[in-house]
Amino acid sequence: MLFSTKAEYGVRLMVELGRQPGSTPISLSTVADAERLPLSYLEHLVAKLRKAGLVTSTRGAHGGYRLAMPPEEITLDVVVEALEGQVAPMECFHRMPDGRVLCSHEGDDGACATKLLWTRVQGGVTKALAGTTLAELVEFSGGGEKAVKGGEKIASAA
Amino acid sequence: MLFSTKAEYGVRLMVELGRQPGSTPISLSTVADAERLPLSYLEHLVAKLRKAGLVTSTRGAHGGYRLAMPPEEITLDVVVEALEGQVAPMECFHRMPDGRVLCSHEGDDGACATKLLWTRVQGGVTKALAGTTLAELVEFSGGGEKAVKGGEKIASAA
DNA sequence: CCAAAACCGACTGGTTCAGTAGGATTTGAG
DNA sequence: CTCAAATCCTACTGAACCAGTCGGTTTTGG
Repeated sequence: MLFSTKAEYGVRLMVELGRQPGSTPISLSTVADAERLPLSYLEHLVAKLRKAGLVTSTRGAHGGYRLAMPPEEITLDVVVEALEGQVAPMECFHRMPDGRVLCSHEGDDGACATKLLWTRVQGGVTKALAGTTLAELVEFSGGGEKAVKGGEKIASAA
Repeated sequence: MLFSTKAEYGVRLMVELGRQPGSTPISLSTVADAERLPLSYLEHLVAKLRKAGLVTSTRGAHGGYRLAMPPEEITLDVVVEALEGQVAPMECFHRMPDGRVLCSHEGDDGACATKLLWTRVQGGVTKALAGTTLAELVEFSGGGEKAVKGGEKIASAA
């Protein structure tokens, strides 16, 4: 498995926040209820997102979380990296601040045999993640409103 | 980290086998020595490769392993899958026998919010892996010969 | 004041990782 | 025939990570 449920739950959380149009914050328990995810686990995940500057929080009664930016400006590579840590195909692979890729065990002779492969893999993953915006996911999963099939609907913010 | 050292070591092992042109089998201890990897761990990995039909073995004295096919015909998706198990971005993602992708928790309403994302990621990874042959890695890592440890350059890589 | 909410850290059972250990079996060579 | 080299097989282990749970503190609106 490439990613753990941290990425899965965290992205679902972000999508849920991205649905809400206004600036009213949404409580975690609302999200947990809507997505059927454990609240106390979501707390850990949203903390990572907040530290990464992707969501903002307001404390106290009627508090909650909002996206820190419009969903069109949020690409999923940033989200996943915030949740899972730096995404690299292999332990020996590190992205330098200037963007270059380093393999820790390429010695005096040119290249280790696997570098070409992992470079391609990382390129594929990065392209897929960075080429997807949160707005796309919101759109894909049913637009601005939660699905209303079956008569059940979320309590409208009033 | 997307993959563990099983993929790393296993691919290095395959490349080492791919270097040898003839049909003489190479012992695991030779590979372990050349790549500086623990022999007893390599035994586990090569067992997976053998069960996947990627290498053949001959037992007894002067035995060892050979590639089951010419390296041009071996794509890395098969190798990595043999080592790591089915490569999917997420637990809920399963590739059906007919090639379709299923997300286990898409319920009555259309799609779960993350499916679009993971589909793209899996596409990127699969494309990178399936688009790379073992022959390419052998070529990239210094052709048929082992690297000369004297500051020699890999000028012939194309 | 009170309840709702964000925040924080500690803890836990389960699984995987990265090997190690100890053997059993097969085979070529002397 | 015997020995050494090799594949093959099962079991075990310490460490790390996963997926939560729990209890408690702080902030805030009504």
